[in-house]
Amino acid sequence: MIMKDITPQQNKVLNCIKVYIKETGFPPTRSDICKEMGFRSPNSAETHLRALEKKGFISIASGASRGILVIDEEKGFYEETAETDSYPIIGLVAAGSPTLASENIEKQVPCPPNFFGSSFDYFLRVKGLSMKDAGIMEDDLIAVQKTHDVKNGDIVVARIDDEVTVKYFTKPSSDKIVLEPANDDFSDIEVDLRSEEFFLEGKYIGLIREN
Amino acid sequence: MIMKDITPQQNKVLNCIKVYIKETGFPPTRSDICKEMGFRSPNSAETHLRALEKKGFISIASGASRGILVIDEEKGFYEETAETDSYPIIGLVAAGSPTLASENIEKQVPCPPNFFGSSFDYFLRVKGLSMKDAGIMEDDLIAVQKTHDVKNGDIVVARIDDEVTVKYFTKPSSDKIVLEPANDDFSDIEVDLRSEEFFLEGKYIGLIREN
DNA sequence: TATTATACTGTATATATATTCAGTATAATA
DNA sequence: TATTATACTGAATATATATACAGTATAATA
Repeated sequence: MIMKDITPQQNKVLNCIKVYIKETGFPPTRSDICKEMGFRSPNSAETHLRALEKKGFISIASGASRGILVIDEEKGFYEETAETDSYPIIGLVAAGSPTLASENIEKQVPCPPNFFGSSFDYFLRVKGLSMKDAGIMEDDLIAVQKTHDVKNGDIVVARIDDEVTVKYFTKPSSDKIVLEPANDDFSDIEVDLRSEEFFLEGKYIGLIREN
Repeated sequence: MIMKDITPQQNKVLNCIKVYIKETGFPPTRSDICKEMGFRSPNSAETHLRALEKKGFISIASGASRGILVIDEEKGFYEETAETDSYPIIGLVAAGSPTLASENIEKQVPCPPNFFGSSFDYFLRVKGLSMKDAGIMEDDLIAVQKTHDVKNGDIVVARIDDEVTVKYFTKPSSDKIVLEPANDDFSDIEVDLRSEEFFLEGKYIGLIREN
């Protein structure tokens, strides 16, 4: 769905409508919007509503009072239709693959599928501080997407032989991969694809920290 | 909550209201209910509404058109069973309080209420790198719980005069508060409560990073 | 340069809507 | 038996509300 750019002021009005609905259970009148926004003329609200309608953010039922319907593409506000999926948390053990086998699953957590913009497949609990300077701390949960489509500079989950790590990815040549930590106390890992087994488990999509 | 027994006809009206809201996004008028139920007089709808209000199934906003709020605590009809709530993202502006006023709300995101173990009230988008060594990076979303119950060492959201910051909290004496950054490039902020205005916006509960 | 989008104030009005009043009728309580 | 709750029709009305019309002003675009 392509939506034209919303202006900051129109966004304020849209949020004001959403807040009003959440608080009262029904949409605001033009006059209500004026009160919330500080407008003096109902036409100020009216023109904003028409602009929001034109851009596809709301629809307006003609003639009906409070006939504002917020078109909520993915991120619902009052509409709690946001489906949560359940994602496994996998412990990043020092040795061994982060497989989805049940014995490795710490627990399942509910999370909206599009929580991080991109889709993802599981959470990995981080051990160690090798990515400290990238803001990835011990026990953080990183959302991992199982993919081989990675670019230089991406943070990836990789497995060398039986060791699993989270590092910056660079591939300087066809038979060499460099995994860089984000911490001066750690050294780069250089993988020679001719002699070592390298497996790309996935790509870092997002992060969650529970305090 | 003790609800008096609803009659079959009142239940029909209640369901008709719920269906109307689900289909249109806003509550029906008395006249709309008449159309749906086949009544010929708006007073038929009115008396049913008053009965439903008396029994605690709905509340009616006086004077407002379509001012019907369905009181549905447990399993609503149109309300999904989803355990996701919607939380506002508030921009951490350099100056000004992170209030929940609609104009400061960047957008709303669905998130399970117990996502971080403790409950929280909103997300704050972090500006700057003053908490870098605590793994809090620019543009991270920190989940904030509005509370004044903080301990030394907690990460808090504080406001001094009109400046909002995220820092480690320590209170060495009754009239002094020290806010420590987690970054050597920044200095401690010492607040003299006798001369400066200090406001504790809340407590850091968790973190989300969208990549 | 003319045009369009944005962002408002201010006034006016047809009508959408809540709400009251006056009835009718049945069934269930006290 | 009198009273109350339920379940309606029908008419009347004050007002809540959408919406059009007439302006002003600024910035972006063609």
